[in-house]
Amino acid sequence: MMDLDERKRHILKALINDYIVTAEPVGSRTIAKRYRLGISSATIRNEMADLEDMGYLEQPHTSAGRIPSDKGYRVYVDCLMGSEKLSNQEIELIKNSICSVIEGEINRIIKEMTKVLSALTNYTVMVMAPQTMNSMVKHIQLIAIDDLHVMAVVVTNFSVVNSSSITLSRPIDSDKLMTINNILNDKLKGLTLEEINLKIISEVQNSVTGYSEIFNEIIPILYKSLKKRDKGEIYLEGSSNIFNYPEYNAIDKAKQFLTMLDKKDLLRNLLSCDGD
DNA sequence: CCACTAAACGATATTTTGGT
DNA sequence: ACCAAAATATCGTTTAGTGG
Repeated sequence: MMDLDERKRHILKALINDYIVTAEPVGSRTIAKRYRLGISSATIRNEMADLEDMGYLEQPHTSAGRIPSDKGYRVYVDCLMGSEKLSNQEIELIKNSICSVIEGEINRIIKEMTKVLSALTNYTVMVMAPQTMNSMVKHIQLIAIDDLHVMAVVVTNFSVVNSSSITLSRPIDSDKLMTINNILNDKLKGLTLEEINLKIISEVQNSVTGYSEIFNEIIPILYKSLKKRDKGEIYLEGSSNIFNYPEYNAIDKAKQFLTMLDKKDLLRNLLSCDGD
């Protein structure tokens, strides 16, 4: 990461700046001209070749400029771009939105933060709940609908409420149902999907002998409720901001693309999409 | 003398232009 | 609409100049 000397860093920074604005590969000459680093394009060319060897840049094809690689963006973000202080106004916006949802469920909070981030940056923002945010059982409620039908409601800390009905082969009285309900909550509340292992399951199973029917139905429901969140819902805000940036100067590109296509090309494109 | 810089050259890929 | 030639952009390498 820090195997970059001062000059390489300058060049990398200039190149990425340029690329962010133009979304076109950036050549050595462009950098020499536009950024006045006091060195010639040839020197920059050499440095760029080094940077490419080191994996910070990529070349779409020979005789094109370079574009930053993921690794290049990484150092840009980590060390090169510098940071700006937030304005008071921006800080207020963040504070307010936090206050408005702080009591809420975590998915509302994430959604709100996604919105704020998009509003502050004018970028399209996608947020995915990280793996560590495993959902956890908050409450289980069994509700008797009639003698043979029970509604199972599972609430997780993500406020995901999953209700499913269970059909029994023989009736159950409400006292017994209550007991089972309590056992389930006792044993499972606060546990994440990973923590509900075989040991716990068999423990619960032993405690509710005679009503394995309910139990057997409950497990998949639990699993589904927790899994739902673990799949990592994606929060998306500001999708229209995509149009603000050159890489996706979509209207122009789309126009170009469409005029480029005649029927034959269109057909070919459609067919080749299949293969990929 | 060596390391480094920059100019010059040749090669290659893309884009534009112009004729059919 | 299509193709080929010309113009353009960029690279990598070689070569010459320069300061320590």
